[in-house]
Order: sequence, then structure tokens, then C-alpha cells
Amino acid sequence: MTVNIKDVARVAGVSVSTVSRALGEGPVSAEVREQVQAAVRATGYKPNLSARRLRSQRTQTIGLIVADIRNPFFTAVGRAVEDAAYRAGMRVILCNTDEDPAREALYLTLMQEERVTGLIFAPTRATLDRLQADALDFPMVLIDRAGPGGQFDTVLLDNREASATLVDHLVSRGYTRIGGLFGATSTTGVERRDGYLAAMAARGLAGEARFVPPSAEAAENAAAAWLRQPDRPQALLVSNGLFLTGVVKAARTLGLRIPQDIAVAGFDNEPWTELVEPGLTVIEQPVETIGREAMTLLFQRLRTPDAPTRKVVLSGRCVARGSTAALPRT
Amino acid sequence: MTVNIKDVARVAGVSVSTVSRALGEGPVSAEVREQVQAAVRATGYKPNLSARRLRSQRTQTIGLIVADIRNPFFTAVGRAVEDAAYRAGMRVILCNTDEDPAREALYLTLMQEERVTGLIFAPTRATLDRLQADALDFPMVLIDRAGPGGQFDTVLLDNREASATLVDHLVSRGYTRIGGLFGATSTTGVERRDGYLAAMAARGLAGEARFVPPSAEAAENAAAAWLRQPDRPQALLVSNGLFLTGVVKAARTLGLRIPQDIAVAGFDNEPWTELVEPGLTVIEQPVETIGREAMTLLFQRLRTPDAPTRKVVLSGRCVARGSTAALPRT
DNA sequence: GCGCTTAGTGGTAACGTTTCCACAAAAATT
DNA sequence: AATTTTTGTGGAAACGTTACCACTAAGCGC
Repeated sequence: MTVNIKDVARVAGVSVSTVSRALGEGPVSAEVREQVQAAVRATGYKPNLSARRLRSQRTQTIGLIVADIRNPFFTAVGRAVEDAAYRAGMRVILCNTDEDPAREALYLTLMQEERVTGLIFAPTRATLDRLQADALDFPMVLIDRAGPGGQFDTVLLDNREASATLVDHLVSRGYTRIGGLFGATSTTGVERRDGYLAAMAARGLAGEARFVPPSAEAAENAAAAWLRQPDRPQALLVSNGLFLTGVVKAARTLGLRIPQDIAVAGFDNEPWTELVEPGLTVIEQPVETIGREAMTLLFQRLRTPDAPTRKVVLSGRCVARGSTAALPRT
Repeated sequence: MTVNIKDVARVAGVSVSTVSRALGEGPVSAEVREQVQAAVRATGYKPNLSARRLRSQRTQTIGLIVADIRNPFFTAVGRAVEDAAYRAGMRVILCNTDEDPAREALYLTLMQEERVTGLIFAPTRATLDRLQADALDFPMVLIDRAGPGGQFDTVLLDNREASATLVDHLVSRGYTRIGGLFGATSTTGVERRDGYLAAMAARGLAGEARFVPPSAEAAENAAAAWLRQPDRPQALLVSNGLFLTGVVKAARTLGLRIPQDIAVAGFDNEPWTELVEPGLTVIEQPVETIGREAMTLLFQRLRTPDAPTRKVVLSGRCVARGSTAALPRT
């Protein structure tokens, strides 16, 4: 029923191989190429990508597995990845794991069945440990989260540096009792915690880090509990944009003013962080660059499979706003 | 190199057809089924989806074409669609058009080439007009935007009602000079404009609607220009969540207080709309429902291709906040 | 004018599945 | 006991492409 390459060949008066060549690469006379194009238009032929993929063994598909596309960081990175992919004539299959290792495993086998050309993956720590075991038969680039050794191509933020920048910023504004709220399931959370603790220690300050499950609600609850304590910190360092909404909400609910009662510094420069008074101090991640760079690494890996593994570490930009205004001198 | 169904058959000591049946439906003795499963485990066999799709003529793939996944409305709807799809054993191909009809056309042919099982699409007005012409050979469900007649299955918000609700709300709070800012490229913008104008007229008030290109920046510029006018409106009705950031930013830049100098009411109940003082009054769209319902319509259409077209119109919920606080009586 | 490359074309065998058909054996029905 | 139905299995033909090979005709260097 649906028209195939054979029909086009018949209409154009040439062989199927010639049609195939005319549509793709290969030596075809200008005359025949036009006949074929005319036949394609006349018949309304649309190549069947499943057949093409099966025969050519090239799926032109890249997988993208992230925690949750609703996390603004992944939204932006995902969009950048998709743009780069479509520009290169590739499709993207997007999967949301909600940081659930079982779903990560599920989607990994899906990627195998799809025979993806490559994979861009933001794994949980649990999966990261298990990743070396089951050898994938396509290249993989990790984003946002890094394995221990340089096993895989990776592109991520310099998380320790970024945390340290925030700590330094807070300390320079007079804050000393600074708490930190981090995502429990990612290496990112751990790295940001480490950077935070190291920077605090370097200043001779004691830090307190708390880990929470990766949702705004969990962050809100954790922040509310923390801020209700009589010896609550003066400032909170918040590990991502999702958490930020929860923390600000908790502060509002408790009637705490920012920054007078509680200062806030976090990650991810979402548009709204500028709009919520008095503006939130954040580390801006180069999200487009991360997505684009991940695709670049992937393409390079495909071209030179045996090249040494590369880790692209990008610096965040600190955007200082009112949420970390200087403490009044005592 | 990569193991195929033939290898599994050899290892299991049965024919390929038996393996195929054992893996899918079909009568297979329990004994043989186990042998096959053992062989699958032993060989590490992963079915090749391209081959399966080609042979079975079922791609189990649904297309999702939206303006921009970074628009929080589409982010949420997209996530709901993906969840429903994966639950049903289907994959999703996501495309961002940036409201560009050329890219819409491009992606539509891509969907044809992919032989998608069905399509969920938020088209621009331009494409909507052209849509009936080129018959697609798969069912399509429109989201967020509706065609003129009931040509296609559709799920969207009751936009006129929602706009009217906001107008009523504003009027009841004492506002009379209310402007409206709408997206230029979608029927959604038009419908919300119509609802706004109708509600204004019903109250004996003159409305002024302005259309802007679909980006936060464009909204910011338009709002800034409008609010700089000496006879600026008392309140602004803002057509979507992307625009809201722009409008609030413009107000801040101009030093206008919300709601004293300019009241704001909009669409999309994003977490941050609660946090930006004094809280933004918005229409909350049932985003998960929209995504899920779109998939439901699609599946029903697949089951009964000739059933009459259906249009699911959902009501928004008005969340009143400080940005539309009552005007002091004069 | 002779070999030699090259451009252009057609025939056909894959790619890895599913599905149809045939058939035997077992089970159910008469 | 004879027939019919069901269950389980294998063989082989698709699905719609691309890629390999063979071949002709034309161009080129000498």
C-alpha cells in the first residue's frame, strides 16, 4: 500500500539500486537524478527508516537518559543535545529515570535494542558503579555526573570549584554558619558537598551537609525542618535549581526573610531566580555548552574509538544577587 | 559479531520461528520457552528493533512535536506523554519547532519516514491551515491548539473560559483598564485573546490585546514598551508562563510594583509563580492530564480509526495570589 | 588504436526479524 | 475407533532498504 523504492524505480524507469544511489551518495548522472526526484514527488515516496537502519546498520539515533526532563538543568541540556543531533541528521530517544536504578537498567537495555549510535547519560551513583561491568556496544558520554576513574567521556561542571565559589562568596559577605543541602543520588551532589566542606574547612569553619532525595518537595521538607531548629544556619547552600524552589518555599512558609533571616545561594540560573525578591545568588551552568559538548565528544569517539577518554570540566559563573547580601556588622 | 535470533535458536536447539514465538506471543511449550530464555541469557541476545519494526510493520513509536520543550507547559506535557508511552511499550521521538512552520513541515515528513504509530502535535496556526491537505498515514492528536472544525482529535484547555475567569477576577478586584499579551503564532493565543475581549466587552470595558512572538524576551520588550506609556493599563493578562517571566522582569526593570503599579494575571502555575512576591495569580493547566489524555485519544483512534473525532476541553483552575490584590477604593 | 581507469547502471544478496503455511502429534469430540 | 480440533514446531517467504559485484560505455594517456 505505502509506496516503496521499487515503485519509484518503476516510475522513474530505472533500477532500485539507482534510486537508492540517487537519493543518497553515489555516482548518478544528473539526468537520472532528476528523473528519480520527479518520480519521488509523483509517488509521494518516503523512505522507510526502519528498513534503512536494518540494512545499513546505522541507526542515526542517539539515546539521552536523564533523571527528569522537568529539572530545568536537564531541560536545557536536552534541548541543546536535540538541536545538535537533528543538525547532524540524527534522532534522539529521551528517557526519564527519576533517579531509579531499575529504570536506568531498563532503558540501557532499550538502548541496546535500539542499536543506538551513541548514548548520553546522567546516571545515578548506583548505576555508575555497575556500569563498567556490562559492556555496551556503543559509545557513551556521561553528563553532569562522573565516574571515579576516567573510564568514560564526560562533560560536567567543576562542582567542587563552584561550591567553593559560593562558600567564599558567603564568607566574604560575613556568613560563617553555612549549611549545605545536596542531592543524595548523584555524584554531583557528592562533589558539591566535598567542595563545600573543603572550602569551609579552608576557612576554619565547620560545615554541615545534608543529603535529600532528588525532588523539590523533599528539599522543602528538609529545609523546613532545618530552619525550624533554634540554631539554624545563617545561610544555606542549595545544590540545584529544583531544590531552590523548595528551600525558598520553606523559608516563606516559616516567615523567614531572605537574606536577613536566612541567606540562600544555589545552582542553576533559571529566569525566576532573578525575579524572586531579593534575587537568588546562583552558579550559572553553561547548559547549552554542556549539551553541545556532549554531542561533540560522542562524535569524536565514534570517529576515533580508541582515543583516550576525555573529561570536559566546565566552570560555572557566579551570579551574585540579594539573597546573599552582606551581613550587617555586629 | 552481534548475536541474533539465529544464534539463539542454535544454542537453544530450536528453530528461529520458535525463538520468535517464545519471545513474543504464540503457543510454545513451557519447556521450550525456558530453553530459549536460557539461551537468550547465555548469548546476551538483544532483539534488533529495526528488524522487528520492518518486518512487523509496527514501529511502536509515537512522535511528539512541540514548540519548545523549555516552555514549562510543554516540559510537563511531554513528560506525561513519555510516561504513558513507555508504560504502553512505546518510544517517543521529540521534536522542537520553535514555532517555525518550515521546521514543522520538516518534522512531519520525518514522522512519515519513521512510520510512527501516531503523532501528538502542537502546531502553529500556519501549519494548522495546511494540515488537512497532505494526508498523514497515521493518526494525529493535537494538543494545546485546535483546528477550526473538529477535524482532528484534540485535547486542550478551555482557553476562552480561562481568560474570562482571569478578567472576571481582575474586574472583581476593581481593575478596569486591563491589557492582554498573547502569543502570535498559536490558536491558543487567539482563543485567549477572544475570551479576554469577550469578557471585557461583557463588562462594558474596552480591551487592548497585543500579540508577541513566542519568547520570554519578546514578551519582556513588549511589556516594557507598554508599561512605559503614560496611560499604561492597571493590569496585564499574560498568555503563558514563558511570557510571565518577561513581564515580571519588565515591571522590575521599570521599578513598577506589583500589584500597586501594575497587576499581573497569567497562565501556567509554575512553582516559581508562588515564590515571586507577592505571588502571581495564574490559571493552572492540568498538564499531566493533557499529556495522558492525548495518549488515550491516540490509542482509541488506533483501535477505532473511523470513530468520530473527539475534542477534550479541560478547565483550568484559577489560583489567586497577591499580584491581583484588590485595588484600594478611590 | 590499445590498454586502463572511471562513471554510470542493473541484478541480487544480505540485514534480523515476524508471519504464513505445512505438518505431526496430542487432545478432544463424535 | 474414527474424526476433528488444538498445540507445538520447523521451513521459508516476506518487510524495504543498501551494498556488493558485474558489466558496459566513455574518457584518457601513450
